[in-house]
Amino acid sequence: MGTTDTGHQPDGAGEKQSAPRRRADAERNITAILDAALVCFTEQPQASMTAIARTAGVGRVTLYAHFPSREVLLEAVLDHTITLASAVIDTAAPNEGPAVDALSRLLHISWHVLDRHRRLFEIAQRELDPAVLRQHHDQAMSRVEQLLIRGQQEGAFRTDLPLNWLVTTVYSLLHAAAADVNTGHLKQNTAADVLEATLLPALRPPQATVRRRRRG
Amino acid sequence: MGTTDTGHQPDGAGEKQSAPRRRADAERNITAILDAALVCFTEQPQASMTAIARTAGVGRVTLYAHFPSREVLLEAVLDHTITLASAVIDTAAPNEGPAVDALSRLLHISWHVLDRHRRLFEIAQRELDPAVLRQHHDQAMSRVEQLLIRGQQEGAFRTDLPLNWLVTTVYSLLHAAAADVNTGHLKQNTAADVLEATLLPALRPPQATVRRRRRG
DNA sequence: CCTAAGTCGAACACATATGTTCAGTTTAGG
DNA sequence: CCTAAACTGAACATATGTGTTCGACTTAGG
Repeated sequence: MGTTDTGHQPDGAGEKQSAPRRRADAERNITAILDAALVCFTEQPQASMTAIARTAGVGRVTLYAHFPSREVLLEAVLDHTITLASAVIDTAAPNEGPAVDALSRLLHISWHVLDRHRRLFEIAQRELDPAVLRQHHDQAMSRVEQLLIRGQQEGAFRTDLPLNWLVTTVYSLLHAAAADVNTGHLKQNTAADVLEATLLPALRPPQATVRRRRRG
Repeated sequence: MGTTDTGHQPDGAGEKQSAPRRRADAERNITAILDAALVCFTEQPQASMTAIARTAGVGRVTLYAHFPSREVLLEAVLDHTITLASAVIDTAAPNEGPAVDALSRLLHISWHVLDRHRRLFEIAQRELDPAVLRQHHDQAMSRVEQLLIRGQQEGAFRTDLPLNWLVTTVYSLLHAAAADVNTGHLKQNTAADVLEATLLPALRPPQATVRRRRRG
C-alpha cells in the first residue's frame, strides 16, 4: 500500500518505543517537519500544511503520513518545544541562589526560548482544544511561577499584586522585547539587559522604593 | 441597476462631503457595519466578511457595496477607531499636570480603549500594507509617547532605556491586563490600579530605587 | 540483492472565503 | 405617490486550504 500511516508516535513526551520501529529516513523527516513547523508557525500563525511541508523539504503526503491533521501537528510541535525549552531553562538553575539573580540568569539565557514558546502557545490557544491546552499551559508557566513564588518568600518580589499578574507581566514584557528585536528596534545583545532593567523594578516590593529616611 | 457602489467615502478622516450625498439608511448601515467589524475583528482576527455582515444585520452584498474589499473595510475600521479613541484619550488631558498623574488618569480612563486599538492594530499589521500602517501606527502611539517624553523632561520617568521601549512597555502591559480581564484572571475595576502599580515602578528612574544611604 | 517501508506528485472530494452579477423587493425623500 | 437609491438572497466564478487515494518510484536495511 502506498502511504505509511504507522500510528505516528513522533517522540511525544516520554519517547516510549512501543511497537512501530521506524526507518531511519522516516525519523529524519519527522524531526525535519517538526523543525519546519516550529519556524513556520512562529513566523506566521496561519501557515498552511503545504508551506510547512515545503519548508521541511518533504512532500505534502509524507507530512500527512506522520501527522494526520493540522491539529495533531500543532500539538506535537508544542510538546516538542516544551521539552526542548525545559532543558534550556534548567541550564539557568532557577531554583538556586537568590531569586533576583536566578531571574536574571533566566532572562539572559532563555528569553529567546521562552518567547518562542509563548508565540507557539498563542497559536495553540486559538486552534487547539482548551482542555488539552490547560496542561501545556501549566507546565510552561510553572517554571517562572515557582521562581516568582520563591522570590516572594525571600521578600525580593512584591506580594501586593496577584501572583498570576506577575507571571503575566514577565511573559508579556518578554514577548514585547522579542518582538522589538524582530523589528530591529532592539538589539539582540541588549535585549536581556533592557528586560531585566524593566522587570526588576516592576517586581520589587513597592516599599523598597518608598523607604526613604523620613527626615525634615 | 442592482447594487449601489457610490464610491464609498465612509467618513474617512476629515468627513469631507465631496459629492455623493448618501441616503439615511445607507449611512445607518455603514456605521452598523463599522461597529460590527470592530467587534468581530477584536474578538477573532480571522472573522469572515459573512460573519461581519451577519453581525451588522445587513446582507453580504450591502457590505461589499460600501466596502469593496476586506482590506478597505479593515482600514476604515482602523481609521474610525483611531478617531474615536483620540477623543476618549483627550478626556484624560494628557498634557496637563505632572506626567505621572497624567499617566494615571490616562490608564484609568482609557486602558480599555487603548487595548481595543492595540488588538485592531495587530490584525492590521499582518493583513494591511506596511506603508499604510506606518501613519496609523505613529498617530496611535504618539499620545503615549509624548506623555512619556514630557515625563522624562520632568525627571519622573527614566532615560536609561530607549524611549521606544518605554512606549512598548506601556502598551504591552496594557494589553496583558486587558487579556487577563477577558479570561477572568483580573477584575474590571482593579485592572487600572494593577496596571498603574506595575507600570510606575518600571518607568521610574532607577536611581530613585538605588538611592540608599551608603552606610556599613 | 531483494523486499518492505517510505516517499513522491498528481488528482480527487470537500469545505470555506472572497468578490461579482442579477433580478426582485423595500424604502427614503422630494 | 412615485422614483431613484438602497437592500436583499440566490447563484456564480475563483482561489485556497484540508485531508485522502492511487500508482510509481526510491531507499533502508536484513
